Amino acid sequence: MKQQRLSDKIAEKIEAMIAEGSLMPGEKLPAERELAHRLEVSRPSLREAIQKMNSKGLLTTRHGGGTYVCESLEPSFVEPLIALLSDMPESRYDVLEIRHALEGTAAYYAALRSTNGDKEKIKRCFDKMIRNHGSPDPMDEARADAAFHLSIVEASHNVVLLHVMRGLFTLLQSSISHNLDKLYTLPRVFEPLSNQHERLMNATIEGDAERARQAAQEHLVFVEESLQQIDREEVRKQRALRGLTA
Amino acid sequence: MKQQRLSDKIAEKIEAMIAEGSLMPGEKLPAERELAHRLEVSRPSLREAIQKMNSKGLLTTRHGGGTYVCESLEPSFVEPLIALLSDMPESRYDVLEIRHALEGTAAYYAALRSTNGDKEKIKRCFDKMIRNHGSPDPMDEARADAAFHLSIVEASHNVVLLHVMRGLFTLLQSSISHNLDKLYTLPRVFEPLSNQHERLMNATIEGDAERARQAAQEHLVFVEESLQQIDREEVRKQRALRGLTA
DNA sequence: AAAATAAATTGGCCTGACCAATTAACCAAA
DNA sequence: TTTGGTTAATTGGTCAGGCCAATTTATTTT
Repeated sequence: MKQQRLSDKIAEKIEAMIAEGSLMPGEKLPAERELAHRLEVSRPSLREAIQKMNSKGLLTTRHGGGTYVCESLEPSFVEPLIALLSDMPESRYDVLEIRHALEGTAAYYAALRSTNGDKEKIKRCFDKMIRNHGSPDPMDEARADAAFHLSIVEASHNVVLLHVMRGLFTLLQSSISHNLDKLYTLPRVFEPLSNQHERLMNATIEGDAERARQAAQEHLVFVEESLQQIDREEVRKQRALRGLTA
Repeated sequence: MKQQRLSDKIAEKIEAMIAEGSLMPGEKLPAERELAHRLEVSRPSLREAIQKMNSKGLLTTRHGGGTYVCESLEPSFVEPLIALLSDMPESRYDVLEIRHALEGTAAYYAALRSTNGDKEKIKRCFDKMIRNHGSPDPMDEARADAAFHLSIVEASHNVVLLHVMRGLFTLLQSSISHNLDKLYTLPRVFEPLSNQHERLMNATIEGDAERARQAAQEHLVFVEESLQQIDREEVRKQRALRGLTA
């Protein structure tokens, strides 16, 4: 299996130089024209290679300034599609629409099918979520939240559903950037959130399928509305700031 | 902070087309020269963009053959499941549970958000499904069925949902073996199925969200019951055969 | 009908040019 | 000398057009 493309071979060569240390992080690469001449390739091919490494996060380029080896090179590998979707902020609401549809059913079947072991796990996840509240890293809280919901999905004993939901939570967490954190920090949001979680858990554990579905759906409606409200406030802030400089 | 590079803007544009579904996985992109002309950019810039997405794993390019959207983008939500599903056929019912939850909402939002273009596509898919009935290869019918349902999901303009559902359908089709085909061949099943499809389509096109959701859910209930019945009959046949030989 | 061949399509690569942002050099004013 | 601004050189960004090589499609031959 060869990569016959020249731009790939060039990229490999440069990567090798970085790896072996002849190109230190932060160091400036030779100018495109010179480097192309030195590697005995054309500038377009060199550029293709540079752009590739650029998108991989290995190089940064400033127009007129030069190309540099990235200081921090830690490739966080995610699936291409996930990466793609997490770029579009509105996909968070798409995910919520899906969760609204799925978690209701998940809770419903969890109430009907969960074993004692399932129920204990749900409780453990709930407690951990409570404990993690106020953690310095909001990601901790998001993770605990996801784990709680997934424990219910797991209790529904639908393996396909479990995998789908896992994928959705990965998607959510990879697009955390867009003030999903505020959901956990604002007290006026956290309080009802916590109550909803508890109602969901209780209905599930008690085996009341309809109430469980109801609780899950109400929870997600609340999350969506809160998120929209937070977003609106954010926009208003931004506009106010722009107003000062304009 | 914007990425001013043209190749990045091009890449974003193509990525958006993939995400929103106007570029299906496996589909072929226009030739570089033509695409460059259509996007009003030079070929080198287009190439830089393509190479970038190439390295991200979104596109694959064959010298002289063309550039294609990566096939492997579909299953990313269900990737680990394909092997699993063929082992335990009963997880087909798991998929149906999920579809029951999801397609109702999909139809609901499709009724609310679909454009005229969407509606025409839905009609085309419906007609094709009718035409394909009785085709020698039952797979054709399954594919047309999937395409119809996906056209509605697409019209819901929820990109995440679209990709999830695509994954589920690939999952289903990869396990066709287990008399999913009978669903299309038995006349007593096909007739109501076809009527349900038509009702679903009409409600969606007319923008009646609640009726659309209802139609989708009734459809899936029927599919699930039919499948269970077919399975039961199958078991009885097997038992009868064993009875003869035992 | 099948296989070999020719033609059109399509990606891969190159040269050379011009524009735009950045940087460095330089010179004039304080 | 220092400061500030102007100019020139450097460097990335984009384009145009051309040629080659692999692939696909159409055509011809067997």
